[in-house]
Amino acid sequence: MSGIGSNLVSPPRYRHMPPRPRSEGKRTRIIDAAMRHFAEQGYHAARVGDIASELGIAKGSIFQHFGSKDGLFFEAYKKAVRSFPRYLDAPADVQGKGFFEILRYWLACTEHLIHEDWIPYRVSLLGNYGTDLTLKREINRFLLAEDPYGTVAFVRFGQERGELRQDLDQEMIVSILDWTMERFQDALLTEELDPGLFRRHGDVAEKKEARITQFLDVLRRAIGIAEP
Amino acid sequence: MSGIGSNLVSPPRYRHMPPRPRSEGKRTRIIDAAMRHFAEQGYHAARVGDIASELGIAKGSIFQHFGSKDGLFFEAYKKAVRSFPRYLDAPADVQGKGFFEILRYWLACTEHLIHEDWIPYRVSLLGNYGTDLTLKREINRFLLAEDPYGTVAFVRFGQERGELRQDLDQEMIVSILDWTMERFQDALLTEELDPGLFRRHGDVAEKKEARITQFLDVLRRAIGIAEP
DNA sequence: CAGTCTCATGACTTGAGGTCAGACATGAGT
DNA sequence: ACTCATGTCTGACCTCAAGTCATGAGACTG
Repeated sequence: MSGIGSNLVSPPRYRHMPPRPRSEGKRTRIIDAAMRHFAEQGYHAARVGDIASELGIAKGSIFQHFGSKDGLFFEAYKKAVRSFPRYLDAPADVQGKGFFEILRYWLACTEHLIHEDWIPYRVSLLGNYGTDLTLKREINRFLLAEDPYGTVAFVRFGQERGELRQDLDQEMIVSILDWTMERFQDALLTEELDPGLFRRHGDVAEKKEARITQFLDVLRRAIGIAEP
Repeated sequence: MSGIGSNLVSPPRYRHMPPRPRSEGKRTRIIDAAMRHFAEQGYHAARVGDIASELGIAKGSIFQHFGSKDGLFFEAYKKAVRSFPRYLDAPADVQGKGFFEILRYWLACTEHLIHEDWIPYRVSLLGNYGTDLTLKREINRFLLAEDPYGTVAFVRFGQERGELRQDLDQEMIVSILDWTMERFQDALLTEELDPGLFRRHGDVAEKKEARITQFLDVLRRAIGIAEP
């Protein structure tokens, strides 16, 4: 973990910091391979050496680019998270149906996306629960700074449509949404990728839609305007 | 991490498995020291060797007792979690005030307890977010099996008092309560122990009570019967 | 073509987790 | 007391992955 204040974020770029010469492609290839390895093996079991040899490059090269295993994971994590859609990327017709229908849409979608390409989901799961508090702090800073799912804008959207309570500050709603969605989604997907990881499994398969509805109902009561 | 199916749970007890001779005291001392080290340094940074030398014993001895660093942490985690109160341990007068007041009571208490003895809180935090998915799976199995906070009984209590919705199955309520309480509590306490670990900090100090109230309000709407 | 920069390399160091053969302790049976 | 068996402790040892760095190959500049 290379101690406190390690150069986790910034690879040890050389003095002049010329934005990015031509090694961009290599970085990308490393990150992609790393995502696969982390996703398949977990953080600890993944070996930097394996990633290097799979790519036919030297291990030292990876450290030159990313500074540490943590640094490499962090990049992989960022890439994974950035590959996810933002709330307001939902199709226009769904958006017309409002805040909670957008949520339903994405929850349903997630399920499909998982099967098509589960790697980024797994990597984000690792970032959320399976690395180290030092790294998690970094990750939270990133999430806070980038808001990669566009939660803030989405909540504003809901408020403007009058679907959300006015008596809660936006900060609080954003927090609640982040927490519960993350957790619910993690529960949904670990059910498939990783049975037994989360508590309270419930009965798999087709009850999933019912659970989504139930979850949304609870969420609506919590932060939404009471239904007519 | 010693691979899949490592003897994480069961220390390599010898053939006859005589329940526990006299080494019980030693196990306890090791676990206590381990809790301190994990709490202070985090999972990775904590060194088994340090724990051993602090106790003036051989490192090998620890491995004999707990099989692996994971195994040791798992025991520390269990001890930490078991040291927390159960929901229904609240004083009688508080219990008389009902489900949500019990929650408020514990949330307020947590704050004080943290200052008195923050070590177990930190250890449970590590178990929740800062180790490894393999271990987390073990931890979740444990939480599910032991229900150390007595959430199930507590929810039943709330249902019997008619404070909780009837149209949600108990399983769902328990999940929601577990999730949100864990998360909210983690947010409260990391604010003190570990600023910057969680997103959305809010303004520290004295607004805490207001936040608790707000949180309970949201929770009541989500899973409680609508107020008169 | 010399000079300078970036980038790649792989042998090397470090250090923590984990192992194990043997020393040591304990208690029961004779 | 002596022995044997069982259980416990030890510390030297092993393994293996993260991380380092001197060196050198390319590539661009003037």
